[in-house]
Amino acid sequence: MRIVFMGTPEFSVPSLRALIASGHQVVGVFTQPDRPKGRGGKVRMSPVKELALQAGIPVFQPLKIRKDGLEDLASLEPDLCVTAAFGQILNQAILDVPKICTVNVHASLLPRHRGSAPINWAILQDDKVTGVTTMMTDAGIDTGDMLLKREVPITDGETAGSLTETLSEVGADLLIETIQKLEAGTCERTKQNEADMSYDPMLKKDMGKLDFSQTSRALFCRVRAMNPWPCAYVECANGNLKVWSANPVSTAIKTLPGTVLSANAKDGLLVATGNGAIELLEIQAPNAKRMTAKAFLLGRSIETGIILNEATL
RNA sequence: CGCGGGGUAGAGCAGUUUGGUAGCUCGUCGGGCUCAUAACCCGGAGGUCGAGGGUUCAAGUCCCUCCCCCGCAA
Repeated sequence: MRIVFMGTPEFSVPSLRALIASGHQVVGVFTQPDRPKGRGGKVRMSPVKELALQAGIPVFQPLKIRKDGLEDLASLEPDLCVTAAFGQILNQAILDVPKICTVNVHASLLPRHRGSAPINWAILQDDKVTGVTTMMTDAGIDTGDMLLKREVPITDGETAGSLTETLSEVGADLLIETIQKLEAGTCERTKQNEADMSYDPMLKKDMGKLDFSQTSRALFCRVRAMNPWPCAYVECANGNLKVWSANPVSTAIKTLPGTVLSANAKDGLLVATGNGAIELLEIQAPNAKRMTAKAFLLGRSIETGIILNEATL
């Protein structure tokens, strides 16, 4: 089959790689335009583009595929289009191009967690299980009929980053299986139950902000859900203290949430929460390197008893 | 040329303003104390101060160049 792939971040890469390996003809790749990224404003290409170039596949980077991508897409005469975290919304004109259909790989068990950050939201909401769904892309956002689904458990050790890696591989597998079934005509379509759906907004930086009046568990989930981006943080007097990893602790001590219960190299950094405490394991002070809280406390000190948000680091 | 912080012992930091003996906490090694210990006491090892060049009687510290790491903004 002639397949056009649309994707952008790291999550999309295994799917594209699997398509290439599957023997299908990947005739073109659409990805987001190169944008200034990182320090110094250097322009960087998306991970998908890197792989596409490496594989010698023509790359298209329309600002808006709906407006200026239609011609290019049509000229590729695809039998099938595949989207995986492309980052742009398709309209009916685009969807009408491929002979068969457009398949989307989505990193949640639809209809739960529609939107662009399903993995983060699954962890944030403390779901015990998530997964990947392949679906018929339609003009809505993740609203099309579902094709195949595969579950993946969420353990306490999982972060958005690690889960993204896992799900991207699962997604690649599921995509190939989906295409095989589509070709064989044995792929059933299931409508999404709108009553069970949830649409989760895009991640914003301030979603990483930790509010210690929440439960230890909720804070723990947020830390994992925001890792590696945007990263959970504590607003302090002179900037944000990023929190890369933490561990909920149950304690009988009742104090004001945010109170520093201990802050030394031996016991680590323990902060009171709404229902107990949380140990901040790996932290990063403003302008500083990421390190364990214990290492941080060897060279710098935080007074116990104060509210962490009022501390100067 | 987007703005800014930083590189000093295995780890985390101070010292740079005002050039003059390399310092702190932890770890590590040896010894002691102890029923015992990650606790306590005593002692030791461990540094081309990111790299190169320059100024100087003397540079971690001042000047120039380069490399690397990080925060913010995108």
